[in-house]
Amino acid sequence: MNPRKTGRHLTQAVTIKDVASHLGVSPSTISRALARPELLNAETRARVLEVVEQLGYQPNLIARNLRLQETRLLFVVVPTLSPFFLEVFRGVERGARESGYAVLMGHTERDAAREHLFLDQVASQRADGAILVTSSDSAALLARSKRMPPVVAALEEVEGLDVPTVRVDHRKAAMDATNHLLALGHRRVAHIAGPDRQTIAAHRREGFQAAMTEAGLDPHAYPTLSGDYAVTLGESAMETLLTCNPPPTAVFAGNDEIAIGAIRTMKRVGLQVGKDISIIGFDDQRIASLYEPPLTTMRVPTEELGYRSILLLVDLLRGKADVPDTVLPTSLVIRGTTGQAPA
Amino acid sequence: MNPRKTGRHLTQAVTIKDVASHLGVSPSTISRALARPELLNAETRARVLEVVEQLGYQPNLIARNLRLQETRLLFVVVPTLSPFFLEVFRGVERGARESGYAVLMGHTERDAAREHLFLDQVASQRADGAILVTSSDSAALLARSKRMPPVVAALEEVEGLDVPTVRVDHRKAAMDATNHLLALGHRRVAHIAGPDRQTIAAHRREGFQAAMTEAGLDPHAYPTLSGDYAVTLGESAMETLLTCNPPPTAVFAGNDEIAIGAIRTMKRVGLQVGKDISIIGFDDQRIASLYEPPLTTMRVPTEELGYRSILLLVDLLRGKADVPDTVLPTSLVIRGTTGQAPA
DNA sequence: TTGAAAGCGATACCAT
DNA sequence: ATGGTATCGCTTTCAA
Repeated sequence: MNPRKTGRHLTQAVTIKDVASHLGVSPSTISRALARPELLNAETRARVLEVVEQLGYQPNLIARNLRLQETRLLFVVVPTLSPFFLEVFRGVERGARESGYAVLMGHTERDAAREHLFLDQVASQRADGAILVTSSDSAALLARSKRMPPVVAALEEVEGLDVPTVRVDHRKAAMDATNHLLALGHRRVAHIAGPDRQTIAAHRREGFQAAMTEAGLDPHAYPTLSGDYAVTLGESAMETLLTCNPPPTAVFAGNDEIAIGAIRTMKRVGLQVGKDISIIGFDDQRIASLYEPPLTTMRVPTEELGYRSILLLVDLLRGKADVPDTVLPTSLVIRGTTGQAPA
Repeated sequence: MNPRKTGRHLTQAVTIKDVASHLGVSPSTISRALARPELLNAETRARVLEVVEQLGYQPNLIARNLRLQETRLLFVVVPTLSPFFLEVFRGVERGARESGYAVLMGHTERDAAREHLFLDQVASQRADGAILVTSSDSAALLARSKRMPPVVAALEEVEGLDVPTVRVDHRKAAMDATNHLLALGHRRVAHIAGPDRQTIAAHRREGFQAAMTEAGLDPHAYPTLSGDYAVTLGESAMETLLTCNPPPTAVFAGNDEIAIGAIRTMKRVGLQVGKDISIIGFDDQRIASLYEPPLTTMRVPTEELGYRSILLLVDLLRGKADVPDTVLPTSLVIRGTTGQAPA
């Protein structure tokens, strides 16, 4: 409509004193009318509420927080804004709402400095606690050992950080995924892994290798290519794997994005996915069921992970001293990209 | 490692007084050593810094904020955690960092009450301002006309809210999308729209209708099905459209997710997408280029939208009174799902 | 160059 | 049932 808007908001904020003097009562009365109405004469309270409404008084949270020494605010720190971490965030939010906390999210792009920034905000009492949904190799966090604020790690332990953790067993889940391929008769199995220095990726790789070794196969028969969890990695890694002689009949991808990239390459060279070659992903992201063919994958209970984390964190905030770690189960979701090994 | 962790963090925080008395100086000196070192004797400063380090002192931000009357914190409020809004968030973050602000994200699930909650947090000075990436029909926001905190709307005007806005022209972009179909010779064109009461969806629908009318075609030849921006809507709507006689030869989907749903149905019934039938999406989400066939769509500069919003907001915070609205251009991205109308 | 003290805005204890 | 007042932790003016 009008091309320019003005800074109407810049008017001075109404304080509790303003309301009080307006009514000729003390600030205490205003505070009570809002926080503990039962302590007040019903009529006084009504008058206060009216003036509050009329003046548009909003208590200054900063002042209240300072006085109360709590913010009822929690941070969730995720490494990237990928759908995977957002699922976790959803769970966190649900739990937070149930527990009377508000949640705000920050992301770090796997930058340790930015991670610190958020923790500092908590240490500096801008929030009461934080959930760290990190997947970074945050050995750097070790440094700040003193005055660690209430923190819970979701998804995976944070190396060198001794905090309660809600996670899945990535290693075992990776074994399960690999074993699914093995059970279908595959013997030439390759793995495309996530970032080398990332704990989770490392655990998944270990799981793959353990399952292969247990089955009497060489886990290093094919090179384990690795990189960021991205479609492009899957594409290029698969190209490389197809140049091997003989090429693998099955691939265990470090996550769904990598799997989809690999499938794109498979399709491009005319391979029938699920028949000529099998592939299994990891995480069961939303796209997994939507893709064609729908992706067989290892489901990680992301939302639940977030939910349980926040419950732990709230326990911590309530002063519970001993908070147990939690390990949630993963589950194999068989869809269209895995089938019997070709004869 | 150890199954239980303890609440080590519960130790009392170190305050500026602690540091001061530790050194036998006044709190002012500590404050200055940290904030305005040039005012201090170099040697004193060094001593302070050392003790600060040693005690692990972290200034309490709440107290500082109260004193300074600013938080250097901004909120971004998005309706849902969809990839689309996250792109906007990315841009916001980039701009915020450049301007020396931290950003935290909250989402509302299109719940007006939750939207208010965030704005109240700002009004209550928990943050200095907010970006509203809303797409809801938040007429409800009208109510809180007084004491509106510094807010900028991104993506689309918020109805009834007179704040600076950075947006795209959804109506014109929808016309462009429709015209692309028309230019390919299509005459039987249908539209599958987003949520009925959402401003953006309404504008896109208007654009479609305007383009059709301008070309001398009846925009209501096919029912305009609508619903949440979701794959499932696209699937079911497309099923309905295919029962029409004759069915459309082209479809303009309200966003990429709907388009993908529609394509799934098309494929399922054996239609060659881009040949037998054409479809164009909207937004150019990441999946658009990844899908098969790659989706023709209307690109919305999401990241840029966020970036520009924050710059506006910072202007506002710096007291600039007149802040101009900004309209960013969209662009047609032609990929594989649109082709000549069949003879 | 440093210290003392006021004050940011709310809450809660202690009176009355 | 209500008021007065200390207090939360920090910054900054004013004095020395």
